Amino acid sequence: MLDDRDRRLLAWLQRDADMPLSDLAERVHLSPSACSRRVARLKEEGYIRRSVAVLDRDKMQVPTTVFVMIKMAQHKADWPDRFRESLSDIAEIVEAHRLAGSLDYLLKIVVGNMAHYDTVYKRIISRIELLDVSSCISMETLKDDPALPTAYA
Amino acid sequence: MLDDRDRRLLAWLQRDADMPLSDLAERVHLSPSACSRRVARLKEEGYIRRSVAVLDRDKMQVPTTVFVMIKMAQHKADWPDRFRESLSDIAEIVEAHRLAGSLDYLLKIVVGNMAHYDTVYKRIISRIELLDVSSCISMETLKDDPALPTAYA
DNA sequence: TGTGAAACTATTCCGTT
DNA sequence: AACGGAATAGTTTCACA
Repeated sequence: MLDDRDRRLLAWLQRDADMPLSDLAERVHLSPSACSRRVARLKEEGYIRRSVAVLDRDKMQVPTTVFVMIKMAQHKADWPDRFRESLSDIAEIVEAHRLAGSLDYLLKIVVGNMAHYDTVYKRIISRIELLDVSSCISMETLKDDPALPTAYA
Repeated sequence: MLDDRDRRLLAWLQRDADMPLSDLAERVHLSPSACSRRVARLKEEGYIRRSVAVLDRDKMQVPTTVFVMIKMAQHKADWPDRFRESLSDIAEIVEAHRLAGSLDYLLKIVVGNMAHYDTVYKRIISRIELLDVSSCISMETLKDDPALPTAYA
């Protein structure tokens, strides 16, 4: 399905999607026209979903990451829906995962400071009955690269 | 520093950085040239760091997310360096955070399946002495949007 | 800032391997 | 089936109002 060139293209595009096609072509030893066709095909076939701008966390004044682990109190049957709703309403929640094992959720939240986090926290707990919430504050981000492994990076 | 238009521009570019400037300009009620100048300024001033292609996790055959919580056994003084080294060596580790409180780390790992995860796990523990490692497998990703809150989305 | 022209970049076509 | 080169189409940037 994907050959070496495709993988190398994808690896580059994950690092820099703004690169001129001529540069990209050079890096994979292809002509610009052939390169254009391949990228179009990778989009068409769904390997490339979209391109997004990566903003600076400090500049945007949301330098702080908090991970929240949640245990649900499943009293009412409608909580999964209300939970999903909260996720889309609250912009500070950038990731939400349902974990294996017990009915646990892990959220990744992006905020400006702890006061900001507190407002988000209150918004979450006001909407759903939670059994247990523990917050883990990130003191230092050692790595944060959205690039997926391509095996030919 | 940032006005409403800048924020709206950034919100759009976080969703779709491929959009032609003419479209982007329309959405914020600006001419293409003025829009071009603003985007250039936002890059220059460091608000926009780069643009990246977002790939499909299933198509790329890395559908599984695992979170790993680590407690260090700090016997040797060089472990922080070796730990950092491992992070850059192992492409499957997409995020690594040092958490507040005890000396704990949280990793986000992206793999094809559990056998793949096991190889990554072994690579990590072979390099550094860890006191405790607990893995949380994501069963379902409810939300995963790299967009930061801009307050004017 | 907006308009329009110029420069640049990307895509499509076509002949070739 | 996929490539490279040339022609075309589209996008961005610049000069100027």
